[in-house]
Amino acid sequence: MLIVNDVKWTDTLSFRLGAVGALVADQYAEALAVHDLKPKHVGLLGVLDSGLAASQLEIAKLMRVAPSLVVSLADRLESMGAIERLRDPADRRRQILSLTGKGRDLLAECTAKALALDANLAADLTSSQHAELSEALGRLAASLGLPVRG
Amino acid sequence: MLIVNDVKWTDTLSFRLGAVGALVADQYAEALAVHDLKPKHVGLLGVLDSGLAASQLEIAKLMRVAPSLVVSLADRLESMGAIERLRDPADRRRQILSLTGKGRDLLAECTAKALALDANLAADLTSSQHAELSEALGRLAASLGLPVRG
DNA sequence: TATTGTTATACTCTATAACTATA
DNA sequence: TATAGTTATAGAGTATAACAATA
Repeated sequence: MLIVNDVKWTDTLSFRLGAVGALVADQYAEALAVHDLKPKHVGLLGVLDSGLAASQLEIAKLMRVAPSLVVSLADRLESMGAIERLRDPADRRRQILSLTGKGRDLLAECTAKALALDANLAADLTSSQHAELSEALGRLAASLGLPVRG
Repeated sequence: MLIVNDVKWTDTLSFRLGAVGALVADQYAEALAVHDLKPKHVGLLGVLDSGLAASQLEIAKLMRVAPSLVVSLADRLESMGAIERLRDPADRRRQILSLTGKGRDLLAECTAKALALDANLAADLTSSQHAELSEALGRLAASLGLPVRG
């Protein structure tokens, strides 16, 4: 067994975060399939809910995706009635996106699905471990520039 | 601010694991670019090092990827001299893969790169938080069927 | 001329399906 | 006939580049 500084490849945080993150993302994508949505659609709903960005370009920067991807994500959500596009009267180039009531409901359902997945994951952890994990991930997320609540 | 059961979308473990995992995976992929390798190449080296699988089909199952992907990963690693393919004398359909000395060195370097990334991440955590995070992720990884030590 | 959004195109990753060799 | 590996093909997801409208 190869060991570097007494640490195996699978013992690194990097491997575990990457691998566990990918599996959880897959499971979440599967849970969203019933709504015919991808995790990034939920991400966009979340951004609008947070109020951190409203124009498509701002959203693209916050989500770290190409502006063209925001177009297709928003197209889908708009066709579902989850969001509305409004031309900014002060600058008619900008599309201001906002959640509709239906969009808020949808985000609530998608959050509930995430919480259900969380519960499955938490089954393998003590409640204090769960709390520590959430706290540590929150710090990492914040330091990586992801939007997280205080 | 929309809150479900007093929890926001970005507060879920699912979101944080998925998002942080993706960012860490991207950073790791970038760190590997100097070797012209992808994280899955390192995964294959790790599988061989672990001894949990040797034939390509066994490796594909353990890594949860298509057998055809193992072919291309192994082609690359073989061309670099990191692994060797040996026909199983008992069943000449099977290719038994094994790490070469160069492959072991490469895995060591890739593990060192992961540890360097870990150190960056750990800068945002107390050492006990780091340990708790690693422990919790290890449990989740094990319960998701990923190979982890201890 | 610079910027926002959109459309058209291309690229990366990976899976599925067809095929070869061996059992 | 069934299985291990390989090759060929196709699809999903996303970025880049070209374009249109507005500033």
